[in-house]
Amino acid sequence: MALSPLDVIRRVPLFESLPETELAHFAELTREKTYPKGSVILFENDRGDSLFLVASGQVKVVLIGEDGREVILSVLGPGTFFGEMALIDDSPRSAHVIAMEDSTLLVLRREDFQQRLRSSPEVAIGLLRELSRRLRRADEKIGSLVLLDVNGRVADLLLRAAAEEGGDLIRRKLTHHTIAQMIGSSRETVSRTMRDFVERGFIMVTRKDITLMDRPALLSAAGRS
Amino acid sequence: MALSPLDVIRRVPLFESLPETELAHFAELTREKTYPKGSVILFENDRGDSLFLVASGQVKVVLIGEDGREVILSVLGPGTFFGEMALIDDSPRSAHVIAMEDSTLLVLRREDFQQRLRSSPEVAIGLLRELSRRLRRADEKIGSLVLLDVNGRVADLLLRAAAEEGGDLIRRKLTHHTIAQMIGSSRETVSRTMRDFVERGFIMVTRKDITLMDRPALLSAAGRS
DNA sequence: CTAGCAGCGTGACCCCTCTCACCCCGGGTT
DNA sequence: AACCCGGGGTGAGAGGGGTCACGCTGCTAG
Repeated sequence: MALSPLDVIRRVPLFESLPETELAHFAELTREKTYPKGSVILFENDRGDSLFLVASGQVKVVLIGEDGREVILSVLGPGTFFGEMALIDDSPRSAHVIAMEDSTLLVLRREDFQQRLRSSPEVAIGLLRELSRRLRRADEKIGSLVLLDVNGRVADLLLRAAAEEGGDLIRRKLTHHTIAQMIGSSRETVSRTMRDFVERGFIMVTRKDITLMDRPALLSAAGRS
Repeated sequence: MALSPLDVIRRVPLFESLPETELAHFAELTREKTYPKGSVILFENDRGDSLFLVASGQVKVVLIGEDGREVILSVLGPGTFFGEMALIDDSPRSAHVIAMEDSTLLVLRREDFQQRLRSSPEVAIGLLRELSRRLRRADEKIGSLVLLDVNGRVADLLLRAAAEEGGDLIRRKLTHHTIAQMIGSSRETVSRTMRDFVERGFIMVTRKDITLMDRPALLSAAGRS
């Protein structure tokens, strides 16, 4: 599993369009860091000046309320990146990032990245594409929080998770607690909802995965019938 | 009030860095359109291929649920733009845009804009900056929806609205109904909350504006004490 | 002037969910 | 074995806030 920095960079869609020599150059500028499960990679309000590429593992981007409750804004796996916003408009970091598993990241310094941004429009456009995608997601999430009840939000989440894996099967480990934090609900309510979905034959749950059995029903629950 | 297209373009922060000749060139490529209050400028799921600049008036970006309920994702005034996402990754439009007042917009065709994007990194970077800002906002909104109760969300909204106008005074017309749609609540609840804020001396409301009287109290209600 | 409409104020009711409190299970650990 | 701990299941109770139903006020338009 131990990929070289260059291999990791090759897998980042953002850099796809760059010639091999550029990639190698990039790999040089990179610093590798590992984070144990549960550790905080960066804090909200920090003045950060690096871009992080996920080489292995998984991290979550979270907001934490006064009372300690957590909202998961997104979960990022290998090949994705974060920390770009603070680079673009150099304001402080807008959320915490926490390792969900032991993870190794590549760290790129602001200047090295910004230079690339200025010199190659491909990278800038790739980044635009990605930010645009993330903004779309965020807007959809706002919509689901306001327009859907917990049932709908769970259905929505399941559909998206399955879509990401390109089928009806979700292998990705999703605990009820995690789901709750992603849709702004509580562990117990998610538990009851999932139970209900199983009873109604919408989904099938085993110890290690979830299978969507009745897409139409889920779609309708998620308000996109 | 009737500005020429060139004047309008000059006021768009996104194009600030461009030389005057470029701006003039841009103005040429632009088509002016007016929309009466309440009219729909673009529909969710449309395949759109234009970028819109707001010359005058005000528009809202909204999501509409199955039952017809509306969520306002953002309100855009003169000098701002929308429709860029569909250009960047050419997926269908992700929300409806509706004129809140009689508005006049400048429409720029995809090709003309994309060309500028590729040729001048300043524009690309400016756009990155703006998308980044919007993403940050969206994330904050998600946080407030999940972590705050209606009281907190109203307080949060008031603080932001005042901040945008750079003081403690909100002149911008904000009906309770509009506020409700912005924070995912109902007209009645917003009404009661505002009443409560007035009684507790947090704000002062007249027919045409709102004044923040007790920032600390509002900040604490909004969970950023 | 009178109608009509957009906004706001308020009470009553009720339901979705959150919270709290336990209990159970399976798989590592010592 | 005896524990511990992460994950999940469930009941009971309470409450925030949505919905319904009116009433009022102040514009803008005939």
